[in-house]
Amino acid sequence: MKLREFAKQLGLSPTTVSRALSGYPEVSEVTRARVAEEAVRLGYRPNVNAVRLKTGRAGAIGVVMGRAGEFHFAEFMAGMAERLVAEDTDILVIPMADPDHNDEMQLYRRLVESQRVDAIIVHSPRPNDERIALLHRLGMPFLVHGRSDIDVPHAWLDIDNEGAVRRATSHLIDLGHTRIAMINGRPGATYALHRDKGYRDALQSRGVELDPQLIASGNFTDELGFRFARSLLEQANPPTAIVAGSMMTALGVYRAVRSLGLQVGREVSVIAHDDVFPYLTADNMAPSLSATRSSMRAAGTRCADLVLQLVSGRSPLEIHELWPVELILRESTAPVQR
Amino acid sequence: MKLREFAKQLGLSPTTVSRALSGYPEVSEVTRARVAEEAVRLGYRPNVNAVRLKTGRAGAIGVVMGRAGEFHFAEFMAGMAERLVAEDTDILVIPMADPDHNDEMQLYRRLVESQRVDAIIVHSPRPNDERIALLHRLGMPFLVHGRSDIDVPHAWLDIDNEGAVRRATSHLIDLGHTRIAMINGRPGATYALHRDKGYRDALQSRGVELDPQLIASGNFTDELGFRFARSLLEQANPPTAIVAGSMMTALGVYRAVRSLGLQVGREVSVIAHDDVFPYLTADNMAPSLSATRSSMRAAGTRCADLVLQLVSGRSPLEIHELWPVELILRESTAPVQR
DNA sequence: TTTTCCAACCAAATCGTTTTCAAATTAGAG
DNA sequence: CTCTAATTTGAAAACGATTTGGTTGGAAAA
Repeated sequence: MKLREFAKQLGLSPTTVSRALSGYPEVSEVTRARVAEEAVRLGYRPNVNAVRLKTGRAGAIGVVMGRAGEFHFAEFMAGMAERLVAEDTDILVIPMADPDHNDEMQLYRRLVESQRVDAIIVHSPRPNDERIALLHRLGMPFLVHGRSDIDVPHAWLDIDNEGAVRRATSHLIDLGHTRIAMINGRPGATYALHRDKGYRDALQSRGVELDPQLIASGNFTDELGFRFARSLLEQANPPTAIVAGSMMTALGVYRAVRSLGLQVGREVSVIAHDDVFPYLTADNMAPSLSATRSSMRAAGTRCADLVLQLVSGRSPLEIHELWPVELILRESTAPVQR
Repeated sequence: MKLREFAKQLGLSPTTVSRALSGYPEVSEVTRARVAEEAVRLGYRPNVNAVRLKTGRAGAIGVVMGRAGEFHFAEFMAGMAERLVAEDTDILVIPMADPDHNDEMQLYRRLVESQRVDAIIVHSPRPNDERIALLHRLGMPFLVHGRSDIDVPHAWLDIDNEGAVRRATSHLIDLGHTRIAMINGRPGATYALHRDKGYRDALQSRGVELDPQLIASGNFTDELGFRFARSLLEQANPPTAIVAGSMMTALGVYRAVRSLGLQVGREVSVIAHDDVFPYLTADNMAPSLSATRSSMRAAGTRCADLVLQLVSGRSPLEIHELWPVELILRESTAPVQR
């Protein structure tokens, strides 16, 4: 059913019908009600592509998906979807064609040129992130999930990684730990730097000496959790506590601890960061895992919200959200044994 | 840069330029080459929305995302993306607004009407799946990831769940196990039925008696793995082997076994299904997990491929792929102890 | 009564392509 | 050299909406 026919059925002009449906003021309330009602009854829905062509809006938000197939991703998207389903806005998933760096810039450039999205969400930014500079230069609205120091105005939403790790580390120090290891995410991303800072600050402010040997970083996989934890624990002067970057890392850490005949929550305390997954919860690990927690899904929902505001004209400069992270203590943390 | 300007710059008509770029035959090779080259140089790219309006093609494949935020999802999508990035085809993620059933039909109906996608991928079908009937009725091309018995022609790609579980179960019987438990996925989906059938067939053909008490089903979460395994193992006559539905379930099972002071690969053998995740591998579990394996990512890539064929006119009747599943034996399976 | 204003509606132009149909050019045949 | 056929090219009409710049009729103001 096209606008033309539909309008004819109602004995109105396309103009009026269009206006009635898009909520313009110059149409009487009684007509508007009739149009709305009949639209449902006769099943008229404007053709998306025509609307998009005419208005220049793409009706979609772009999300670039890294090659690694991060498990956070589905949760974040589910959150976004929750919000966007109400608007008539789609989520466009753009795969990173190649890990090659130059190629990534190319990808963003083409995405912008193709006019398939109204805005883009940038994940895991670096302190000086070219993508941000590029998108700003190209005039494409975008929201950064994470933070960047780059000298370009941009909207962002981030969780307080620094504070989270500082609290986690401090708490371990409170429990008497002084040999505290830290398994961080891929170096380069801002969040990894923030976590590192939180860790170092906590140690320093409490007068605990930093041992660079106790710091490791890499992908958030169970394998790396295992490898790092194991090699750390096999050192001459092993850590008595470990701060881990993710749930998967924590799984690996647990395994490493057990494999050495030790127990989590006794010889080794563990705190990890929990993005809140429906299929793997900190509470259910054995022993239950103390964690810094922040819902990835909620972040997705809020990002969607903010990006919509951005699209409808709100200034990026006004959009900065730093979410606090809660620290939830469970069985995996205990006073240091002597 | 619009087609109009671009054509003018070249001293050609829009018609010719359009034809040159879309590979129509009625344009000389020399002009085509020139057009292609200049398009790159001057940075001309056809406006997607105009193309879509005119051609009626949406240039996107729809994927409906369940509420549960399944962790398979990201891998499947990553696989799809890998293939789709080459075509100019997008992935549209449509969230399930409500778990309400009637609502799901409505969602598909609206998606079709909105003409935002050229095809849809349907996940986890049931034996008699209304969605399939609906999409067929509406004339929307679609590919089923999984299988359905419904009496409507449809394209599908599935893995051999039945065979996988049969082999897993048979192997456990070979090892002398007779009390073999089975943790299945959500009841209702065809794959769950197939797995159930594989399980029963294996038992029956080897003359092992079936104990309904040893069968459980539910979501693929670590929590359910734990609960089920724990309650099974606490029974009077506990199983000596467990077939688990997913990696997350397996994690829960491992935990349950340990929590009872038993060992996986000794008192209890475990086989699970592994969709191959970059962040959690069967090989790295402790003890390493014997698994039936099939790459979710590869399935995504192939589904994208097939759906493209579907869109370009290939008959759904020709598109049926059943992927074999490999059984990989590791430390979690061992001869029964007596 | 005449004028002004406003609310409610409409005709037609427009968005940027693709594609139909027709025209122009070139090549080949006689 | 002409005539026909084959090859290239173009002009203009879609695609289905939005939106600009009206028109209309009636109420309020003069």
